[in-house]
Amino acid sequence: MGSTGGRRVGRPRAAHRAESGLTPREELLAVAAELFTTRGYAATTTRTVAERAGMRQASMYHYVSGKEELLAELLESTVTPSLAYARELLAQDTVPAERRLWELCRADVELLCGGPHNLGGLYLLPEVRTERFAGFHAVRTELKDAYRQLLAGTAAGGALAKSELDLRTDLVFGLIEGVILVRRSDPERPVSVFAEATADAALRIAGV
Amino acid sequence: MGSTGGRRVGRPRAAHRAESGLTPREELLAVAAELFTTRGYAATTTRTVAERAGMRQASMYHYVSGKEELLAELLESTVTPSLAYARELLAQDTVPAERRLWELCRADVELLCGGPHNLGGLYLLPEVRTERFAGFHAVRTELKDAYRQLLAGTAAGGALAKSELDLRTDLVFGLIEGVILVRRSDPERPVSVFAEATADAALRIAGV
DNA sequence: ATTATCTATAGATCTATAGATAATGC
DNA sequence: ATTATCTATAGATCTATAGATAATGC
Repeated sequence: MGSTGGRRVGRPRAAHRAESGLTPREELLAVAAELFTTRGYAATTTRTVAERAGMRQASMYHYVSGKEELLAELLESTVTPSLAYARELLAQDTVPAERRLWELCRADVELLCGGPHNLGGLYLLPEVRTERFAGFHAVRTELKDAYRQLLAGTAAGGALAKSELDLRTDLVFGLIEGVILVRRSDPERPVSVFAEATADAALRIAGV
Repeated sequence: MGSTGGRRVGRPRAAHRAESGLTPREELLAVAAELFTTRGYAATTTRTVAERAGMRQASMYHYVSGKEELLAELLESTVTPSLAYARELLAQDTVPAERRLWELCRADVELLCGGPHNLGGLYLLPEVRTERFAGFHAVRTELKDAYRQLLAGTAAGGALAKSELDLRTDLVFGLIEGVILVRRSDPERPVSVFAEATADAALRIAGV
């Protein structure tokens, strides 16, 4: 309550600007999302993040333990909703697998490209391969597995040998993640159009 | 001549190791390629690059002006051969466009994934979007244009409106560049198999 | 008293330059 | 004399902590 207007506890900020409606932590995350995707993780300093969120560098540490925590949280937020949806789709065994795979692809692209910043682009940062982000990797692996299962459930997919199935899964999953790159090249295109076109493309790759 | 065995001019290196057969500059480039793709550009220090190439940090400046020059040179080396090949293909007007597009995709993946390090992954670094690398971007744009022209030349592509053609081009090009991501996930798979599968997938996306 | 900030700064980098040094070449 | 290297270091960061300060809450 009283996020707007009410006077705030604590020493006032040095430079105050328009209220965004977000909590300071959320604001830090939003700023970090933009800077990490735009300039890269290593190239982004705690100072820039904090300052853009309207506070001094040191004040950031009141909300997060450091840059790493910001990245870890952002990564997981990108992939967790997709996984939840994938699980729902896996359970819907009355719907044909082809259709569910299409829908997963569409929704995934929508989520990756939907946010205000190109959040999905975080996948691509080299730093992400570090041990530190094992939590994210676990979720991502599960998501990929859902793709594989749906693919295996299609008429075309059912006929494939294991190595073939893996290859197809990688290609489909790669297309979806790579979509971020594509989106970069033309951010004007409506996300929905783009998401459907990508889902169509994914099914064609799948061989359906 | 005499790159092996012959005594070298100049003060000897502090730590000498096995001759690689590469010139010091080439060695710096090779090391940079690996580190940039693995850890990211910003996270890689001049010290690490130099030391892995067998020299002290400061000695690196005898061969290159700094990190930026290394990245710029690596980027261009990735995309220039593809463009040369694309131009050849564009000129071969007796061969059907479908076939030439397939071949361009295949060759491109082969080049991107073929090197000792995952050089193609450099595309993905956020820093690359900087002004500094305008040269690379120009070449890349030309390459993408070659893809568009070949796509437009196919039976399926010829029927598309401009915005549709652009979307398809972006998807195909995105698949090829995104391939790097896929490759990361299973580096064991033979490149040739992988390149052909990707080219097949690209044609399916193209709608051929 | 509690809280959210601030300012100041220690310690750890990292880049790029200056100047010394140890080879070969002539 | 020329060259390729080295060591040393100035100057510019950047992160994370310590301690002060200016609000509200009771």
